Amino acid sequence: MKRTRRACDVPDATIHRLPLYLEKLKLLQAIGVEDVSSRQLAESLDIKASQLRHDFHYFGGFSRPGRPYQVDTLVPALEQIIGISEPQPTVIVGAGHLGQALANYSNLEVQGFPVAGIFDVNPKLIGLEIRGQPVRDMDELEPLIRDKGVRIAILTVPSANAQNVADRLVRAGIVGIFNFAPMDLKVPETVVVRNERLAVGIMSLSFKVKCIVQGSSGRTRSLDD
Amino acid sequence: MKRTRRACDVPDATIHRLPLYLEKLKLLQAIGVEDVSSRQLAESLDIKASQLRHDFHYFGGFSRPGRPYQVDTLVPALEQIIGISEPQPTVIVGAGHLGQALANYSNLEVQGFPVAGIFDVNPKLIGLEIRGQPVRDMDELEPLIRDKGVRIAILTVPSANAQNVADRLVRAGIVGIFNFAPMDLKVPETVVVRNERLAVGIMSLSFKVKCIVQGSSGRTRSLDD
DNA sequence: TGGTTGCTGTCAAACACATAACAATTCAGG
DNA sequence: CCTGAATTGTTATGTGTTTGACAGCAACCA
Repeated sequence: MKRTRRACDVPDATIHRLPLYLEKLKLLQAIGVEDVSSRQLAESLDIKASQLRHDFHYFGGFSRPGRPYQVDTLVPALEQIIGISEPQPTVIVGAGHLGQALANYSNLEVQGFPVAGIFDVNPKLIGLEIRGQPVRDMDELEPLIRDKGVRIAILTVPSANAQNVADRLVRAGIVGIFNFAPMDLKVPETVVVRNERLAVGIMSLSFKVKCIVQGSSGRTRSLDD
Repeated sequence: MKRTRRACDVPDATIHRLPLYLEKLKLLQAIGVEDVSSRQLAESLDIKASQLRHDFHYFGGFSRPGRPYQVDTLVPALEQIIGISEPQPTVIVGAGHLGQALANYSNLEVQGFPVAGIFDVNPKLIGLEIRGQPVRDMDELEPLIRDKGVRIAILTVPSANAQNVADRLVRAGIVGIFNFAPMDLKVPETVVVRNERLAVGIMSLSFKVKCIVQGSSGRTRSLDD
């Protein structure tokens, strides 16, 4: 009698590792590895084996005690947990450089997120074909989302328009927004936003670079240049 | 007598917030706001004021007790902490779709990371101008890094080449690598890598979307479709 | 069969981080 | 000059995550 799995009450930190597990496991699967121990898998990801087992423990029962994990069991299990057992059609709103780059990023489809539509307001972009998909007018946004049951949207529009577009997406039924605009979106509780800020990434890198460069004093030659 | 600031012994979580603080403060600066309390700033970022003060406390003395923060003091202080008092010239290696998108991302320069060079192996791309910069042959990589004292590199090459390029970057003196290839780079301890994995982002989003959709059962109509 | 090894699931301790609490400080106004 | 309100710097508390430890199971081998 399986009790309802609390499969959603999981720490963020664990959630962020699931894709890494899946990626590595798919790699193992591709080269024909059949089973893998928590130690092997953890070492290849540079984390502790206990952490990996602890992560898996949230979902329970990937292996029988005493036996290593079966790659062919784990891959579909993780896909199911992440929610990509079935491909998740995804729309990209904003066909500027970044939007185009993402639309061209073939891995998206491989990972389970086929691009169902690309949208922009710019008439010059509308009709442009990207990997077989035309850039569409924003008028088609809501119908396409509804018709194809799209739940995830990638937002690559300028900050000034981001909230406006986000509102439209939410009304059309989008549940998850992958937001590349450097701007906090206000959305209902029933919608998830993940902000991807390049500025945060490169600045935290810069912080650490500064620390390294200053730390290894004596080689700060290029600093005084 | 200022003791040597332990300015580098700071939690990652705090480091990641520094760019957000800076961003918001620059915005305030732009509209002429002169001072701001920890509460105001924190609320606009949807965090607790105590956390903000705690973060600032690592670096000490941004304000006198009893007085709110001065925007014009805080902005340069944060810039100095993050390491962008002086612009940090940055190279982009890999002029594919993503590399081009980043090269076109004008914010990079505004944020303090002017693009010093764009590189690719593909002869068809070499010479292509992006925002006034030609895509350069990889032969020019090391000389340019050395000549301009570049310390930060953005890596947007295919996974298969990523380690190879990373090795070259490290030998040429790069200290921080912003890695967009879905691959773990091996680098010396004196080099920082920040991995930006789109797959992780969209998959953790998908996880939460699945939780929301399943949670609000009764509306799972589109699931059984 | 019995012992040994390697493995997972699970719990407990250690650690890191976020939040709350509060003393100390500044300024405004009577 | 004194009081009160607003603010920060700093310490204490609480929460969440990581790490370590170990019992129990499965396979292998003598």
